[in-house]
Amino acid sequence: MVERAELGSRKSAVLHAIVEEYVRSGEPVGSETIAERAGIGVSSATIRNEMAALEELGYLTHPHTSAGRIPTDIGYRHYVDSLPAGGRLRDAQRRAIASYFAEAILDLEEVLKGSVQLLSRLTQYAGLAVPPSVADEPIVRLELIDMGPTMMVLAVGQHGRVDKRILDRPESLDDRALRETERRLAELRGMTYTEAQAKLLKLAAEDAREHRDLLLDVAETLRTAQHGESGGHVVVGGVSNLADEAQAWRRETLRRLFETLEREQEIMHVLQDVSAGSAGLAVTIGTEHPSTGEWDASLVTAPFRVGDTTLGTIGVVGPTRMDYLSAMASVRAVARRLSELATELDG
Amino acid sequence: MVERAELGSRKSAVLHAIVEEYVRSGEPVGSETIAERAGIGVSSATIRNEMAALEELGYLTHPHTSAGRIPTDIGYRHYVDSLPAGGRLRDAQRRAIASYFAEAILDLEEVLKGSVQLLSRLTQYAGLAVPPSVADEPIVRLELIDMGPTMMVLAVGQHGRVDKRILDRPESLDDRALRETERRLAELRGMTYTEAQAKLLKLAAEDAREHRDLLLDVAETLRTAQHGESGGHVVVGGVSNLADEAQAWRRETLRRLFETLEREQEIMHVLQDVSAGSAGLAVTIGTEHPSTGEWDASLVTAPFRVGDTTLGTIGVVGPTRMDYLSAMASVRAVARRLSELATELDG
DNA sequence: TGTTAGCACTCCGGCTGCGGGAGTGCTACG
DNA sequence: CGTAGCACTCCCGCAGCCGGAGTGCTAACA
Repeated sequence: MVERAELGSRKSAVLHAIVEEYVRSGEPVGSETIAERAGIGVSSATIRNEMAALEELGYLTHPHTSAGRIPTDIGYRHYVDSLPAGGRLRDAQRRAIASYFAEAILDLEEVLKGSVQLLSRLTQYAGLAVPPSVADEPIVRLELIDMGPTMMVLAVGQHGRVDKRILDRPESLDDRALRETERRLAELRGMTYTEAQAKLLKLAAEDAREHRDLLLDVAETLRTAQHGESGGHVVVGGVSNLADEAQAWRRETLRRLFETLEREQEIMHVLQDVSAGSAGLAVTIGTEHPSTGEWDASLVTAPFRVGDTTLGTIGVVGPTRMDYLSAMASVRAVARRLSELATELDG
Repeated sequence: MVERAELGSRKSAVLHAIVEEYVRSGEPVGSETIAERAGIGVSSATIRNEMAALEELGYLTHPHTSAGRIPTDIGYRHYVDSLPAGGRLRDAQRRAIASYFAEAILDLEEVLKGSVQLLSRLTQYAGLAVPPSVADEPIVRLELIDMGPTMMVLAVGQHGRVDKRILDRPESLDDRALRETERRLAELRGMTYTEAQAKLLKLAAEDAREHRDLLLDVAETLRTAQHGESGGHVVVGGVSNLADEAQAWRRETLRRLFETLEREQEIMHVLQDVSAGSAGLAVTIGTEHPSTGEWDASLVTAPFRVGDTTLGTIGVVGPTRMDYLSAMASVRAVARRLSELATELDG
């Protein structure tokens, strides 16, 4: 990372004006346009000097000699970093959020699906969310269900998570043994997924009998539940927004983006990656992250939490030429509401 | 629908050749190209006459006077209808299918997800599936789970379907009443979802006590489980294929297509609609269906079944300029394997 | 020293005109 | 009925040209 000196306040103002104008119009912006904007009060010639300097510093580029300027990723970065903390929502947006959270929905998974939809409608980008991990959640039910030739392992978490897995039922496992095993599993209630998994592995190791494999299978069910491998469990919504004509993505780039959005594991890691650094709102712009760089995309994410523990992450993906101000305000507002709701459900 | 006379066998051959060539190249095909193809043995001038006739009959169009011909939806329809029943899979495809179904997966929902992925890889289009309705499936578990201030209704079906719903726990419902209600629910085991739902409504009607709402809520859970409203439950995969550069969709059309693919209810109805008419493989081309017409798309679907009862539908969506032969072969093969697997799991 | 007016210069994008080529439809002939 | 031949149509790519938007530089000014 190159060390960059603080920009003068006029340079900063020019950069802001360019970013905003470019985000609005989608076209390279010229010095004249900026000079005419109220608030800078300086001629286009001066703006041209500033622009040349900003380009020298890496904040702007040209598509060609006689075109206007467009922001680089670094330009967007500076713009975002120097944004006032409290971006404002439009009234309609505020109302949409309020009315969504006014409905009493008790299931956090459902709420997340809805929130992602909501965000995608608010921002016109695609919404994403990583749901809470169940690792530290107490188990309230752990059952083996007889299903004829097969059987189901069913785990229910304190906060409403349900996981299942279907297994072959070994011939050696008669009804008595099934009930016996189920009784042993019932003893694990109240433990967290992690604890229960460890306990099962221990039991299986001690247990030379034939139920060993069964215990291992149950442990495996708990493991995948924690890592979200069974079904991925990243929530994605509003991807059709990304195919909008206004978004100037190349076809191939768009394809790759969709491809990644289908690989839930990957998306999950990206989201965890980008939100790891910061405690609140995190913005990742284009090439700043290897994955998002591949598709010219930016991410705006925020964690939702109960007290000090982070439950998950919610946010949007869009083009680098994104309306960051509005996206940040929307994501922040939704994340806050989610935190409130989660706190309430928890209590 | 205009009544169309049987095409002569040469006209039909010409139409076939044009469809296949156009699907391959994506460009309007000229009389010369067809004449050079082995199998017709007639000069380009003759082909031109045939083409003019086919255009007159509505099977072909021109983009402009001096361009080659492209098939209309009606042209594709005739092509598809006169295709030999057994399209052949390439060896690699056959192997991919075999190896997928060789893995022992016991959960039909998981299998469907995988099958849809498989189909999308085989065909390079997007895969779709409607899972079995749970309406006539016996319930093996129906539980109320205490979750502190809330509680969960949990229903498990004979074939592995799990549904849940989280409810507010009324203050009036103490632990004793909860267990009492749970005992009553346990009596519904063995009934199908439909039966259990009806029974619950009846119980609620007779029951003047305060648990009435609770019973209604449980009934509602069973209802949405049947109609797939909770989560939609259409399985979609490989949508990134649709954004491939080779597919000549306009941006706006693509957007609408993605939009529909996100509305699971709608997709489900479309699929049920198109597969309703036929007992086996069904092909819907472009404007033949109001929905698919909106996005220039074609659907190839097939039911999977156990014995005589249809469980669900699986298929692909792609552009009208689709490789129908290969898509049909893939869908047919996967549907057959699914039926076999379902029969096995059932037995 | 910073700002500004002026100006030459660059380069894109749209318009025009011009073949070349692909493909058609028609006609006349075997 | 099929085919060879041919005139005709229309797209598409290319070259050249112009107008305009926007730049960078210079010189003058506060």
